[in-house]
Amino acid sequence: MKSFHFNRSARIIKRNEFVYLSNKGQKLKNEHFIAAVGPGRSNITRLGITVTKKIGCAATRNRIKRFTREYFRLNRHRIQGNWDINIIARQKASAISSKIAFSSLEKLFDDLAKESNYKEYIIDFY
RNA sequence: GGAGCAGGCCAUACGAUCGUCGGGUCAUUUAAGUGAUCCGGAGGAAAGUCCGAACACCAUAGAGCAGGGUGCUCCAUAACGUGGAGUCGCGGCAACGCGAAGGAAAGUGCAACAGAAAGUAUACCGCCGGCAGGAUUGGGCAGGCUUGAUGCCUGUCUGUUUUGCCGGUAAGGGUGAAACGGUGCGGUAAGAGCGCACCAGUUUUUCGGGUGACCGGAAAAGCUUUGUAAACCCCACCUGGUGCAAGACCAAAUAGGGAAAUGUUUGAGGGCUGCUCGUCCGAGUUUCCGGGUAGGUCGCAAGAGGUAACGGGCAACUGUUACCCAGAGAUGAAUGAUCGUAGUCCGGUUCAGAGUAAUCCGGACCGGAAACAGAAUUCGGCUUACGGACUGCUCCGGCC
RNA sequence: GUCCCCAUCGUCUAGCCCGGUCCAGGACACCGGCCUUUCACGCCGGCAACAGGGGUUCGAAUCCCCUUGGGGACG
Repeated sequence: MKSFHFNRSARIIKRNEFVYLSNKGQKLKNEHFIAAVGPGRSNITRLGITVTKKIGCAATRNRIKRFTREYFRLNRHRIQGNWDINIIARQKASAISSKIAFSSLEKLFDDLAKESNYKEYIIDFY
């Protein structure tokens, strides 16, 4: 039985951590999103979402955040190990629908899963 | 059927699964936390931050000036720049809508270009009079010359015309957004509210209605006054400042540093408002160099609430009684996703009906979707964005 | 969140307070011509803007209101 819980402890909260990820994390791009990934500081994989004001009004930004959070909640188990992931929305995601968002995030998570598994292997190896 | 006006109303509903934030209870745990369960979890605009208040701090929130705001009247309200009812003006055929709507007869400023002249008088053209000069193949008179006569010359009077000067006028004048009441008659040298009649307006007095803005009427004064105050300003009224990042408490960390200037009752400096006064605190304060922390708790969710009846009021609103609710409280920031059913809207296809037709209405099927938009101390408004259905009303067209 | 400020040619700006002289001036850039063997410099000419809407006024870049966009301060 997989767990689909997602509460506050699985989120990136502090500003330092966001800055660290945007400076030093590895970045994966997509049409709608950017994922900045770095090794996790806590013992679980955590998610942070960045949606700037340029993307739209408050309702639009909240919608994007909810889509992203929902997808992460349901697909977290695909990523091995402890990582900090920051999903940054790009400007094309402003008028996105839920289905397109989910398919777009799926592609991104496919890449993420490959990368994470590979890195996990290397870390184990050493 | 079309076009339009006004008003309040709704903001998909229900079920299942997986989640999320707050609170209560239980379990576990030293505690933080974790898990289970129950309850609650966005809007009409939550938005813009344009007003008003509550609340907190600044002295208890002080005085004067400055500054800012409002601006027809009465009422409502905790308050308002808001609302209601009216007045006046403007727009619309109408339903109805809009109006920063006090004062230009307190003062100052401005009115480009054009035009004679732009606000108080002036006089460029024009019209008229007087004086002086010129012209005159208009007319009269006198004198002279000459002749047969007509005639010619000079002077003078009058007329016409013209030039200059002085004066009178404001009827008329390419302009301009705007030109000093309008029309007619009289009057005059020419003209003019110069006089008169009617009309329009203003001021003063007065009568009636209205709480009032104002409305209706009468009389008098020839009084005719340009526009602009969303230009300065005057008048009336309101207004202390800062905003929950207000503010209160707890904890952590480093340092109780160095240099310069100034000051200690003859008072530095600071707070209260921009200035002055007044008042309070008062032994440190300011600048530079160097270093450190930026976490948590409270504020923070229970009434200027809603509905109904009765009473007051045209209404906004308000008094009493009864009932209904206890109704979000996050802080990298919760209220979501998927599926199903029903319903609404939009688009397409098809069938039937009305009609010459455009088109309209109804049924079925398929596809799509909800428009604007997300609490951040809390309320009352305003403004802006936007989907839908309903009710009432107005105008136009057609048929009976 | 609370409170402020700004918007003018492609870019940087003047004009705004106190309305008309402004179909908005200047510099750089761009285009064309002259000069030069050619390029540059220089000279001449041209193109090009008042964020959007409404109001006040005879008249608005300027005054007032609303909206849009951008920027800043505050623990």
